[in-house]
Amino acid sequence: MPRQVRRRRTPEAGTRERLFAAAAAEFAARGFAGANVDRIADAAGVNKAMLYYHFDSKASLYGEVLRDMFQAVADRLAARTAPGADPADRIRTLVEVIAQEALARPHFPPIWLREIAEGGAHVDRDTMAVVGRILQHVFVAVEEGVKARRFRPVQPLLVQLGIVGPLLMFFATAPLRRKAPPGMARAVDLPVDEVIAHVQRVALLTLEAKR
Amino acid sequence: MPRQVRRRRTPEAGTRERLFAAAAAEFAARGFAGANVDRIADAAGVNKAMLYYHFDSKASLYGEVLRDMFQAVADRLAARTAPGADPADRIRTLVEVIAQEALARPHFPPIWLREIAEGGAHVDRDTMAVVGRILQHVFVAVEEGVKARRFRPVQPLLVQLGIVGPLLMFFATAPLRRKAPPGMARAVDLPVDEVIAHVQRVALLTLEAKR
DNA sequence: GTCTATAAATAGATAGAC
DNA sequence: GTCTATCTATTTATAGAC
Repeated sequence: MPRQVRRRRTPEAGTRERLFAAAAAEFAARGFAGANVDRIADAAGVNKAMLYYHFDSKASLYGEVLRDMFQAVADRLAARTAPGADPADRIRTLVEVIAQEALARPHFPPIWLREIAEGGAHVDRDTMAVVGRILQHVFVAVEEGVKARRFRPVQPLLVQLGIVGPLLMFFATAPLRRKAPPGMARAVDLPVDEVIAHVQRVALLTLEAKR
Repeated sequence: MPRQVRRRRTPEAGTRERLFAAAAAEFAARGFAGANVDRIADAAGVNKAMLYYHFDSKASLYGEVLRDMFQAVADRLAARTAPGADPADRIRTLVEVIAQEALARPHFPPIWLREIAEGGAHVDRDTMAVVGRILQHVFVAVEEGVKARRFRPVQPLLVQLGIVGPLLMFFATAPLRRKAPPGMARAVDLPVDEVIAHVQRVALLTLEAKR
């Protein structure tokens, strides 16, 4: 008789949680439009009808994945930032937290990139507010650093782009880089810690440079 | 009687060209899976059957848009780079060319971001070779700069990420930034020239910094 | 909570007339 | 070159049994 094709359920995680995880992976790999609810249910080891038992629709499921993602970053950022924190530490923390979340949730970078490309079409008010809080983190850090004469007056958006851009690209290109030809393989495979340290160094170099 | 809904054709551009342009915009806004051939045809002012007269399929049309995009960058890069070019100039040129192409083809940044998120699922061998040539540009610049003791030995991939990441993010977030709340509007609206200059400065600062 | 069966809509692709 | 009409497959979503 044929071998079991459908993925084995892990009894530890409830059905809802398994559906959520499977959905995050599917949305990351194929985007909202390309995602398929049958495939999500199958990956979670249940029937498609179960997806509609636990969630209202494909769209609301996607919305939950999206909010959870940004909420996790905002929460961790809030937990690791004291009110009077050192501006340079604030910058370092942002880099570290985004990297940690990207490692903890591999679906995070691709989904974020896709959402940017789509002009935030699926971002509801709640989620947008959470994103705003993350942006606020950089803006405050730059502003306070400038006030304390520790930073040059660089446009905060440029600092944000210089941090989030390289990080998202690094994590999201991981599958692509694994497919690099042998000649490029070495040049394209960097340890995460080195990338984190580099992005931190560059951000602070930009803010603290004399010229 | 109702006003003409279907977009007026511009007689200057041939049907094939109008379809191509409409497709690029549709793919940028909705991705490959989310794109709709009826909508593409309608935006081009023709019937869907015309799309299949001029192109084999939705997939091959997307493939052409993708290749054209990277080919344009590679061509312009080749045209503007002399064999023994100054390493710092090579870096500046890369930044400038990507920015120019992003302005000339607004569909370029979102499609590139989406393709990264998708792990290059739609990138064929030809297109991949063109992308390789673009990457090669940075790698050569860094290598020669280091050899001439003008640059520190920074990982070329990190330089690439530091250039392309912020640029793509800046251009692709344009629609998102236009939707920013009034309080953030000023902070989030930067002139392109300032962004280009900043990315160039940061890249060279990273490569030339003493520490 | 979980499944089978199916409704209903969407969308890629083509045949054939003009 | 261009259009109308249509075929066909896919896919979101639900009704109803267990």
